[in-house]
This record gives sequence, C-alpha cells and structure tokens, in this order.
Amino acid sequence: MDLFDQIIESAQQSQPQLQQHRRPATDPARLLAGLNPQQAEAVQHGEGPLLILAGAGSGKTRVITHRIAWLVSMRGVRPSEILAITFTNKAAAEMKSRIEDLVGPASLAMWIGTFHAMMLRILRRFAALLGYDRSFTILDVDDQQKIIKSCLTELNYDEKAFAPKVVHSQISAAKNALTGADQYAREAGQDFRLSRIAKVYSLYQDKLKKSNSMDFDDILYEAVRLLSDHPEVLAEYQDRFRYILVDEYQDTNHAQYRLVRLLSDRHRNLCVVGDDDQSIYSFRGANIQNILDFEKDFKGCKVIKLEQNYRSTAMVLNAANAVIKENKGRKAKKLWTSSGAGELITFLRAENHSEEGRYIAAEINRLVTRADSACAYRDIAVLYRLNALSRSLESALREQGIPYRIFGGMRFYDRKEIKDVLGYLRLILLPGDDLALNRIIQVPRRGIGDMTLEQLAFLAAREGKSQLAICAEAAVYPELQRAAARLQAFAGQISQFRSRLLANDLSLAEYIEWVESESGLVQELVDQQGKSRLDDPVDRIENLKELLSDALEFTAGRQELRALDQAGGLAPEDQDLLAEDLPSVLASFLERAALYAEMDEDRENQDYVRLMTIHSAKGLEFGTVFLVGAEEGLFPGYRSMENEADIEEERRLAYVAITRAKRKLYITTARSRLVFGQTQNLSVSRFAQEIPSQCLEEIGGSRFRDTGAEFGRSAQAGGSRFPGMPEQNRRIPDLIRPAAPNPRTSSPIDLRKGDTVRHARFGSGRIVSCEPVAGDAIVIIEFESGERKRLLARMANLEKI
DNA sequence: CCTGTTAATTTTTTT
DNA sequence: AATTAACAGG
Repeated sequence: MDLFDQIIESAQQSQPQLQQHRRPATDPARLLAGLNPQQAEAVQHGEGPLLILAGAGSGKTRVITHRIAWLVSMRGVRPSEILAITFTNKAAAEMKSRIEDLVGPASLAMWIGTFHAMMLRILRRFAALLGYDRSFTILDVDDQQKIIKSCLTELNYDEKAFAPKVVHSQISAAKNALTGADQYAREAGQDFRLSRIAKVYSLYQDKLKKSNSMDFDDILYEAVRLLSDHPEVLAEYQDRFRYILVDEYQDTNHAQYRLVRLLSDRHRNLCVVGDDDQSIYSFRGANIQNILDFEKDFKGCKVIKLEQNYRSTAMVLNAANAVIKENKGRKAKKLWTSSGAGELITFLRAENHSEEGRYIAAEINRLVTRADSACAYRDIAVLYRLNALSRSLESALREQGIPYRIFGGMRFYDRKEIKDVLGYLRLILLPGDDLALNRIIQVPRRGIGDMTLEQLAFLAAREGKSQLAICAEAAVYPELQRAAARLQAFAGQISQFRSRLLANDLSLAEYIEWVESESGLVQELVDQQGKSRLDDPVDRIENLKELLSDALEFTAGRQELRALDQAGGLAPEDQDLLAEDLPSVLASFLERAALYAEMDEDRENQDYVRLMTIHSAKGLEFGTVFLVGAEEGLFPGYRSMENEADIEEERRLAYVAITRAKRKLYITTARSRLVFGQTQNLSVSRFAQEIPSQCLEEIGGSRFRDTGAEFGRSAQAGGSRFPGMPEQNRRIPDLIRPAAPNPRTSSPIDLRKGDTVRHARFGSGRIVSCEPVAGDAIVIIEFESGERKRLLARMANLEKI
C-alpha cells in the first residue's frame, strides 16, 4: 500500500469520529509522559490566555505539539478549530508532522502555517471586499525594489539621497506598524525627508493596487484591514478558531499582534510561546514589547516558565546566562540543567582568519577521528554573524578534506535562472503582469533594448493596456517601428505558450520543462557553458532541472489535499486547491514559490559539517558549535555599536549562538582579518569577555587586554603554533551538493562521443563531445549541414540512430 | 542594441 | 573581496 492510499484510508477511518467530536481519547499518559511539571501544566492548560516563556532548549516544540494533541483528544476540540502559527514554513512543516505523529491525519484539518500563509488564504477568499481581484499576485523583493525605483524617478527624487533600499524599508516598517500611506503623510507633516517618503509610499501603493498585487507587508496590513472593517468576516474566523497558538511570539511585529488580538478576542484561548532573550529580528519589525507586555495586554493570563534545559551542559548554560544577564528589561529567567558540568569552552585568539580557519578544520578532524568519540561531521556546526565569514572557512575545510555544507546565502527561488522561468510562467498565466514581462523580455536577448522598453511602458500607460498587449500590436505605433517585428514575435511566443497552457495536455512539470526549452532559456545556458563565466552554467542548468523535480513534488503534494477533501476536512478557503487543470495548478505553484523560500532541504542524517549564520541556526542544536569571528565590530557589528538597544539585540544573538551547543562550544577570534577588503585589527568581542573565566580555556592569547595585532607575532608560514594541527592538503572533498534525484529523468543518458543522432529541426548529425550534467548531458553535434550545435541532450529530444 | 569596462558599495533574514 | 550599478565604446 502506498502512502497515498494510507492517507485516504486513515482519513476515512477517523472521519466519523471527527464529526461526532468524540475521537476516543489518546491515552493521556502518553501525552504527558516524560514532561516536567511546568511542561505538563502548559499542555493541560484549559481556557484563557497562556504565555509560555520557553528558554532555549526547554522542550518548547514538544509542549506545543503535545498541547494541540491534548486539546483534540482530551478536550474534544475539533482539528479545524485550531490555528497554529509559526515563524517559518519549515517550522510549520515540522510542527505538522509531529502533530500528525500524535493525532494522525486529523492534523491535516488544522490551520498550521505562517502568518503570511494563513492570512493569504483568507485574503484570497475576500479579495473583492478590499478592492483586489482574487488572482492578485505576491511581489518578491526584486519587484518591490523595482517599483520603488520607478516611483523615485517618477517623482524626480534623487536616488542618492533616497536610496531605494532605505525608502523601501521605511515603507515596510510603516506597514508593519499599521501606518497607512495617508496617515504616514499626516504624521510626516512638513518634514522634508518624511514628507517625500510619504509621497513615494502613496505612489507605490497606487502602483501595487493598479497591478493587482501585494507585497509581503500588505498581506498582513490588508488582513488587519479586512478583519477590522468587516465585522462579519471577523466574526466568522473568531468563531472558527477556538484555540490559537503562536510560536516565536517574541518575533512578531505590530500587525501580527493586531491579528492575534482580533482573532482571539472571542474565545480568548490564545497561547503564545516565546523567549524574549531570543528576539533577534527587530531589524525587520519584530517588536520585543509584544512578549514583554503580554500579561498587560491579555488580562488574566497564565504564565508558565520553562527553565529546565535539556540540551546543553552546565558549562554552556553558565556562559549563556552570564552573557544574557547583561541585558536590561527582560523577563527574569534562568536556565538550569540537571546534566553534568561538561567540557570547558575553548576560546581561541588566532593571528588572522586563515589561522582561525585552519585551527577549526584541524579541531574538527581531531574530534571526528578521535578513537573514543561518537562525534561525526553532522554533529558539528560553524556559526558566524555575517555570511561573508563563510569564505575563509570554506578554504580551510576544503584543504583538510572535511565535508561541509553552507546554508543560507542565495535562496533557491531567488536564483536568476529560476526567476526567469518563473517570470515566463507568470506572464503566461497573467498577461497583464508588466513586471514579469520586463524581467524576461531581454532573456534570452532578442534585440529589444532599454529605449524600446521605455517606449513600451509609456505607450502602455497612455493606452491603458498591458505592455504585452502593446507588443502584440507594436506595428500600430510609429514609436516602436524599429523593434516592432521583434516585439510581435515575442508576444506571439507568449501567446503560443499560453495556448499550450490552456490546452491542458501536459503535467505541470512537463509544461515547465517545455517552457524552459522553448523559451530558449536552457539553450542560453548551454551556450554559455565553456565560455568562462562568473556563475557556472552547469549549476544553473541543474537548478532548472531541480525546479522540475520541485514541480513534480508539488503536484504529488496536492493529492494529499484531495484525500483530505474526500474526508471532508478541507476548509472553504482551500477548495480551489483541488482544481486539477493546468492553469490552476500553475497558479498555486507560483504562489508557493513566492511564499516559500526554503527549498534547501537539509536531510539531517547527511554527514557533513553545517556552516550558517546565527540567525539561521535559531531553533537548531548541535553537539559541537564553533562560533567564529567573535570580535568587536564584527560581533557586535560596527553598525549596532551606537545604540544600546541594538547592542542588546546583538547580545541576544550571542545568547542564541551559545545555546545551540549541546556538549562543546568553541569561540574563535582573529587579531587581524579582512573586513570589506581591508585588513583590520579587531579586539575581542565584549560577549566573549562576559563569559566567566572558570568556564573557559584560552588558546593563543587572553580575551582581555589583547586588542589589535601585535607586531612580530604573525604565524610562521606553513606551520602552526598549535599542536596536532596537520599540514595542509589531503584530498579534495566530494561534491557536497547532493544531486537532486529527478524521478522522471533519472534514467541514464545513453549517448556518447561518435554516436549518430537525429534532431527534429536540424536533422541528423554526429556527436563530437558529450559532457554529463544533472542527469542529462551537454552534447556538441556536427550536423550534416556542417553546422555545429551545442545542445542539452534530453531537452533537445535527440533520437539515437 | 549589446557588452565589456570602471566606480561604488557593502548586516543579520523570512515572508 | 566581491558584487553590482552606472558608463562608454563597438
């Protein structure tokens, strides 16, 4: 029996019970087993607001999932009456699967997801009430930036004085604070700068409305507007969500706070979980006051503190407590553990960044190869404040042959080649999407330049039509004379793509593959391969393939929903997820791409060292943690040194970093390091100095009174001051990125040099060279015409003769 | 219209 | 150091 059948069957089994709300109680002992008194109390809490202050490693996720299971099985709460909100999609997926383990497929009827994902469901349903069309699009950061820029030029504001990035973040902050454009203008008054930003804000908002689109902040802003202005809508959701749970409450912004207030106002069964000491997202609107003021805001609330830490040794915890206690204005809280003292924290004062890197690499090798230890690469993480620091580590790890993987940085859907494909798909689906058109009309190059595009935008505005429509009738406009033929060819191509979409004769993955190849996007990358380029075209072709696997997976995922619908558990908001026709499937695929950044699946059992920023390590834990670059100016960063609030946030970041370690923590620094291309001498981070001496062993120098580099102490070339540090170079590590298995195209390519093949357009020819790429191959073929072509074998549909 | 060059600019990150 | 935006020449 495959998974799909299992889901249907178990959903059917549980269905009658669901309807009668008398799902037989899961054994209560099972839900409470192994919980400490505070955890058990939180799980069993009945009605009324509840604040769970959950320190790092205190079993927070366990408490939430068990509480939800408890509500369903012991208190007869229907799964559909539960709304659980997480900070990331990844956390949501994790929560879903853990709840499913406890209560079975009933969990599928719960609303579990991020604020944005949940609100978007509601907004689509009631889009008309807010003056949007149901099909409104979600803009990504790139699009947002572009619109801001066009606003600035339109208003004739100097882009130097008004950096688009800064303006955008001000507008974003305003929206998160629920300050609309009008109110912003009123508050700005005569202030030169603010009044101008207000103008941009208002114009920006007009543009979004005109193009029927929202940015991320609008999703929250408009959701608040919907619920505040439409009591009947609010009442429906207030009724529906009898129990609301919010994870990572310390990272909520004002708009999210409003939403929580509104939705929970009827049943008042709001449970928030968080740790004020782990609030590290204020730079994007998170308001730590939300959690600090919870008791004031939700009168009569119960507060439960989870202070017992199950993750780290006493040594690590002492260090963490010592650092965080320097912060003022936090909830009194002190983590403790019943586990042993553990190993001392190792502090390293290296001469420079390469010595730091070599030390870490050597130490990792020592840990992993040590005879007695069960320490594997997968138990080790290297954390840093800035992504840029990963570079110097990379080379050291590579030299020592240590397998590693860097997380973060470029996200999958943000890659240029992926956004290009998505751009095509967007334009095909919504021919009025001028932003998408502008993104792709020059990819691949088709002889349409900036001047033409400007004309195009102007004409589209004048005629009140979409830019694609103007392209289609380009010959009519004398202004477009020169490029008319090319514009019409482009419009023709898109319309051809659209007919194929509407023909509905392909699966999503097949269709995307068809667009990738017909648009010439693949061919462009194939052509670049070989020419020395900054980005490796082979990687980019792999990414295009990976998008296909993603589409395949997505299509499979919708089957679960259908199973759920058969069980009658699907909310009205999700009914259109059932549509099976290609345009609808594509629409939801694009929506997911806009909302879900993480495609970077980390399979936990993969044996490599993990490198990431402290931010992305939040919520994770590792046996051994290296915290690198612990220097003033880097961590805390020089930009946060001016005001106390920022320093406190950096300190919380340090707290998060330290508490990731289960058994052993290393903190490393360098006396001199390249920062933004300049060698700088930096002193030891204040956070490292706040750790009590009895927790530490120091290598290479003291934490105190060791400010910059000292002359004459630079590390001897090649050698090292540290014992046990092997000389460089062993073997080149295997390719770290696991090749994405593409179930559909995974059969091996059976082509080699010298074979004769037939191509639908170019006729037959002989393969001159063949180079494997991501389950496919780039082949160079000499055709009978004498012409040489470079092609991607599978995409070109070559027939072997 | 395209492409190769110089000049300028640097957090953290998810949605 | 490295990426990206503005710029000039083919």
